[in-house]
Amino acid sequence: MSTQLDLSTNRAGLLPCLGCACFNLRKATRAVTQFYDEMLRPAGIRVTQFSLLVAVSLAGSVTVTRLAELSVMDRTTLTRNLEVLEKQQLIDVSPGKDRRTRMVSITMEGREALAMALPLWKKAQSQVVEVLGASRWQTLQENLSEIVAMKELS
Amino acid sequence: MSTQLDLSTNRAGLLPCLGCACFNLRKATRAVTQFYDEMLRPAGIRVTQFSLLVAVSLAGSVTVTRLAELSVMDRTTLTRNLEVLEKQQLIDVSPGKDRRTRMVSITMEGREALAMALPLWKKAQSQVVEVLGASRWQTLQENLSEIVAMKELS
DNA sequence: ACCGCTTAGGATTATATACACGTATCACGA
DNA sequence: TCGTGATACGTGTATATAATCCTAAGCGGT
Repeated sequence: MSTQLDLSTNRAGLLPCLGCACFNLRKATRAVTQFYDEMLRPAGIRVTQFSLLVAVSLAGSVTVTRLAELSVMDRTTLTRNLEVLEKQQLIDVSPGKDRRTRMVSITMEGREALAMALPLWKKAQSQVVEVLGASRWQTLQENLSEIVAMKELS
Repeated sequence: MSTQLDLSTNRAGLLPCLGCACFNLRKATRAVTQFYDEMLRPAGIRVTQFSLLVAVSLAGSVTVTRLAELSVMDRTTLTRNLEVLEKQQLIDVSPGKDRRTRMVSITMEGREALAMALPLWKKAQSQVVEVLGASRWQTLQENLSEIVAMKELS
């Protein structure tokens, strides 16, 4: 006769866990991140840094909090990631008029790194879209957006 | 007249980067991980630890390298993640017959944590599936699998 | 028994992520 | 002007991720 433990954690009980949305998302993200990082290597930046540089470049001169909102990223995470970019002088961080704030903007070196990375990113991106097919890619993008939007509900 | 830099990194040139597969995957993963972690909090473990416990439980007694293969995770990443579980005595790590290897297995405490986490995970999982709808969920799972499989091609 | 090749795994270093907490500054009303 | 609450941000701590390099152990041929 089975104990309560056996009932919930035996093989049959655990198999559905392999379909964990989070586990599979994380798995896919690891794979894709490694792929993009590898493709971007010649530019000397990683895909997280690339995405941040794009965000900063598009936003112009923004506060840390605003940039975090734009990137849908925790503010303190952003702070650490900005440190890396600042160390490489790809961005500039300086006090704003409101002295509580720090304004972030891209430097000339940052623009150069971005210009070097852009064609590499395009290649990586098109390979991913090609493997999935345009239609499935579109669907995936929509589903990912839906998931991010779900955050508001909780 | 525009320089080459302007041609590639102006606003129009950067807008497509917002559709970056990696950026959007990472964004979704952050959101979903926070959601699952929050739901699992009463069990005292995070979703990464939950997934690892499930993998170890299903695999029985496995080597680190084998477990890394099963989890599609870098071996050195796995080592660090196992340290956390071992510190909490949720798993046991001991030398194998082949003394180069270390065998990983779940402890009784690990089973208890898993039993406590399982219903919480189910709740989180069903909420995600509910928001997306069963059909879109199925599609998402397939697309994520396809992406992970893509890793072999590179 | 010894030597070279292979395999298993850890250590170092760097980045990414986020919660909890503390500090500095601002805006506004008494 | 003088609090007082709200806002912007950093720090400490912990986990997650992975590339690079190193060591220990097994294995096979001589």
